[in-house]
Amino acid sequence: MSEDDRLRQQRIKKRDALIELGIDPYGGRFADVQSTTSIRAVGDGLNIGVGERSETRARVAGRIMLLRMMGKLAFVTIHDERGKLQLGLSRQDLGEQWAILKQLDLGDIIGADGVVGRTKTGELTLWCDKLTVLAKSSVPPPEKWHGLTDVDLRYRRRYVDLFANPGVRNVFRMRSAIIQAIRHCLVSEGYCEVDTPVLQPMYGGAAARPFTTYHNTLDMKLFLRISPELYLKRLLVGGMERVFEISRNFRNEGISTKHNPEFTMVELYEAYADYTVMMHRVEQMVSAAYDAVGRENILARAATEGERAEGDDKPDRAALFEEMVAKINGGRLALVWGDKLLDFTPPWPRLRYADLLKEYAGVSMDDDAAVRKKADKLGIAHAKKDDAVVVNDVFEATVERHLIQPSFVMDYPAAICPLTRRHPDDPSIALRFEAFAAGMELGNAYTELNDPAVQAENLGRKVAGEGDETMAVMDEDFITALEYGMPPAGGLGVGIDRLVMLLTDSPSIRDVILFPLQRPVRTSSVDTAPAAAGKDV
RNA sequence: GGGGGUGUAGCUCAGUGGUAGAGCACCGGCCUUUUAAGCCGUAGGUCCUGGGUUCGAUCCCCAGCACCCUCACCA
Repeated sequence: MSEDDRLRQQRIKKRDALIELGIDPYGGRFADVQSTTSIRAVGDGLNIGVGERSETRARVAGRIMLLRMMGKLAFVTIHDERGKLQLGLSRQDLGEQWAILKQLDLGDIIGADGVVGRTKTGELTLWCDKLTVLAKSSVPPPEKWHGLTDVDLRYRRRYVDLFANPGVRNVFRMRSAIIQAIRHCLVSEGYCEVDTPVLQPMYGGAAARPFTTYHNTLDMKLFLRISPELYLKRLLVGGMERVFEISRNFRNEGISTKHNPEFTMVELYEAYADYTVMMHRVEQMVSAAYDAVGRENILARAATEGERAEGDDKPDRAALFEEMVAKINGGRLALVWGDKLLDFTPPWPRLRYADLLKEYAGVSMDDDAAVRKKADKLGIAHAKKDDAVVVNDVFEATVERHLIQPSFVMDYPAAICPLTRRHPDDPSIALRFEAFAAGMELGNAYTELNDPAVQAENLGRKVAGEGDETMAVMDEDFITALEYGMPPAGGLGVGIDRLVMLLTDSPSIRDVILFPLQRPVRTSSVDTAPAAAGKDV
C-alpha cells in the first residue's frame, strides 16, 4: 500500500469511527453560521479580558487548518472564506463529544458552537461546547506552512490551491469585483448586455485559428467563436445602439503566460461613436476596475511585500512599492506589476503608430524598402509577406516592449485591419487603436467599417503573410446585415484576464483563470512507453 | 517548434557512482492555555519513465513525458 493509500485508509477509519458514534461524517444543513471575521469583530467589541470568556454565543463553520492536541485540551484553527478563527476545545466543555474531536483531521470541515473568549495569550477564541462534523476529508491537505507550491498541481487541483493558499481566493474575488465594475460602468452608460453564439457556423472578427466541433442532428461543422464581433455588429444594424458582451473566446493557438486557449474579453459597440470615444471607454472601465480592487488592497499588497522584502534579495521591489504608495497618496491610479510601476490615471497618452515606428525602428511606415531592410536586420523573414504585414512585424519586434505605461497606439496600417474604417484623408491608415500596458496588448478598438462594399472587398482579399486559417473569412450574412445599414460606430475589446493580471500583480494568465487548460495526466505507464507508441503513428 | 530549468516520502525540500535524508503531515506515548505547540518513539520511497555506460546508476550518457521560464507563434 502506498503512503497515499495508507493516509487515506487512516482517515476512512476515522470516518467509520464517527459513524459508529452515530455521527454523519458528511453533515447537512448548518444554519445561521457567522463568519470568522464577524465573530472577531464582535469579540473585539466585547472587551473580553485575557483568559476570560464572555456570555456571547456564536456559531462558525470552516475547514480545520491547524490542530493542536494537548491531552484534555485542544486548539483548532479553522478557515472560512474570509478569515480564520481559533476554537478552544476542552474535554470538560465537550463531554462525550470529546470522542468526536479524536476522529478529526486537518482538512475536515466542521461547525462549532460556543462562547466568545480570549486565551491567556490574548487570542480571540471560540470556546466550544458543541461540534458538528460537516465533511470528513479523506485526503491529507498540503503542508501547513508552505501550502501547495507545485505549479502543475496548483492548477490541476485548483480546489486545493484555493483553500491552502488564501491569496489565490483573493485574486479571484478581485477578478469578480473587476468584472462587476466593468459591467456596472457600461450599464450606467446605457449599454445593454447581450449573449451571442459561442457555436458559430463561420468564424470571424479576429485573425486566429479556431477550434472546430460538430453538431450531430444538423450534421454540421461548427466553430467555437474567436470573437463576438460580427454578431454584435448585427445588433447595431438591428437598432441596439449600445451593446456589450463579456465573452469567452477560443483560439487554437499557442499557450504562454499571456495566452490561454480560452480567455475572456469584454467587447462593446456604440452607435454614432468612433474610436476616440472608445479610448475614453477604456479609461473609464480600467479606472472602475482599479477602484474595484481598491486602494486599500493595493496598499496592503505593498505592506506585505515590505515584510517579505526584509533580508530579501529584492530591494528594488521594495523601493518600487514606496514610490507607488507616494503616487497613490497623490491621487494617482498607480500599482506595481512585477518589477514595473504602472500609472493608469487617465488620460493615457495617445501615440501614433507611425511615430512610434519612426522612433523605435527608425523607419517610416510608408517607406516599404526601408521597412524590409529593417526586417532583415531583425531577422524577420518577409519575402512572401505583404508590405503592411512586414510593417507590423517590425512594429511588434521593436516598439511593443517599450509600451510599459498604459497608452493608446493609434492609426494602424489599413491592410491588416479588414473591419476598420479608413482614415478619410489617407486610405492606407485605419482608424484603429490598441491599448498597451506593461508591454502587453490590453485592448483593441476601431471606428467600425459600415460600408458593405468595402467590407466585402476586405473580407475577400488575401493578405500574404497571414496564415490561411487565420485569414478573415467571408461572411455573406454579415455583409447583408451591413447592406441594411449599420450606424457608424466605435467598437472595443478589452482582455479581462490580462487586466486582472495587472491589477492583481499576477505574472501569468494562468494565475487569474481558475482552471487553465492543462494536458491530461497520463494514468497508465503503457501510454508513455515508447514501445507502445508505434501503432498510432 | 528553439533554448534554459525542474521532477527524490502525502506536502515543502536537501543529498550521494555503492544500505536514501530533513522539516511538516500521519501512527503510538506524555500533556488543560497552544500560536507553524513541545518532548519521546514508530512507520512511510518505482529517487518521473524507458534504454545505455558500469561489477554497481537516484546521480553519468541517450531518448521520452510533464511542468515552469524564455524566444517563436498569437489582434
